[in-house]
Amino acid sequence: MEESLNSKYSTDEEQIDFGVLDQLLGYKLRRAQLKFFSRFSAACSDLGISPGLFGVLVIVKENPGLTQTAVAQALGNDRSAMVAAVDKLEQMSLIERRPSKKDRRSYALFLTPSGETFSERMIERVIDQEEGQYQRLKDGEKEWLLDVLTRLAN
Amino acid sequence: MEESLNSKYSTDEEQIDFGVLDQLLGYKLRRAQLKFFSRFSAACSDLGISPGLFGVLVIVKENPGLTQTAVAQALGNDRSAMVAAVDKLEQMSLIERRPSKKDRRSYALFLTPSGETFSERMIERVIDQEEGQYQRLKDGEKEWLLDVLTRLAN
DNA sequence: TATTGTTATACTCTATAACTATA
DNA sequence: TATAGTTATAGAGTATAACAATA
Repeated sequence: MEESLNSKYSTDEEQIDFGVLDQLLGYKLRRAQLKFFSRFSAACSDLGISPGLFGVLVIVKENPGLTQTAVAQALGNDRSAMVAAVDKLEQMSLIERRPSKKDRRSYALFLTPSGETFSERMIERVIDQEEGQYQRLKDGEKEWLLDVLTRLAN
Repeated sequence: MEESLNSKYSTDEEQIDFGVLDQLLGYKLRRAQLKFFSRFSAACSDLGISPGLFGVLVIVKENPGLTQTAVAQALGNDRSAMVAAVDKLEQMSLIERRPSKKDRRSYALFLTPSGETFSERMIERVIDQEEGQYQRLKDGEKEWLLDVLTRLAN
């Protein structure tokens, strides 16, 4: 660690004028999302699961038998990115590639038994972590937010 | 282009169960933010300005004379990332590094005259692009969203 | 001809550590 | 001792293009 953790110098950060950035949803979305990702990492990095891998785990858990390409499309990624993700989850013995009976080009993805218990535990942890942030929200704002964000993403 | 743009095969995407992902602010924030970034790029990539460079431009415009480190802290980045960003904006003749009179280790950052007019034009474009998305929102939701996202990011 | 999984590749973003010159 | 700018570097994340096997 090169940097000092308790600097004696003022950063002047509290006096900075953010101009139009304070009125832009794109900027505010980015800042909020970065906070959520770093909180996710703090809560889950010891398990070796990134937010992206967590998404794959949940989609396969809820939709057993999906192909890699279908999972990629559900998450909005390119199928080439799925190879390393499934490789890693398979090395962790959480997921299994079974040859598809209908189409010999593709695999059907399933959680292993330990993948099932692992993902249950992870989901609990992620929900706990999110609930810790709900104190920043008023009654009903979480549901409202989920609805608005879904509309903005479509 | 290897891929066909009008596939005849169903993706089954509309039938996928997203499970807990549909209830997680972190996931929804990421999806919404990715949409905003791709819309930003579609609207502004011809000008050679990414969302990150736009942030630097706005902070320097509103706070002339700041050091690179102060800008980095305002935007939540590491100061090492600021070098390439300021280099690029300087090559585009939008920003200027002036030696600080108080501290010979640091530079004071300013917009050039063309940087001023350029950033005005960019800000208009970014606002126009955002306003195109407000049709997805109901009355008052934008202001409420800015407030909630600010609370979540702190 | 088109699609699946794969590989190679590249580009961006981000963060860390170490260096120099200054403070 | 600490800080500002810099460099080198490395790790994610993401995307494109091409290939073999299969449809």
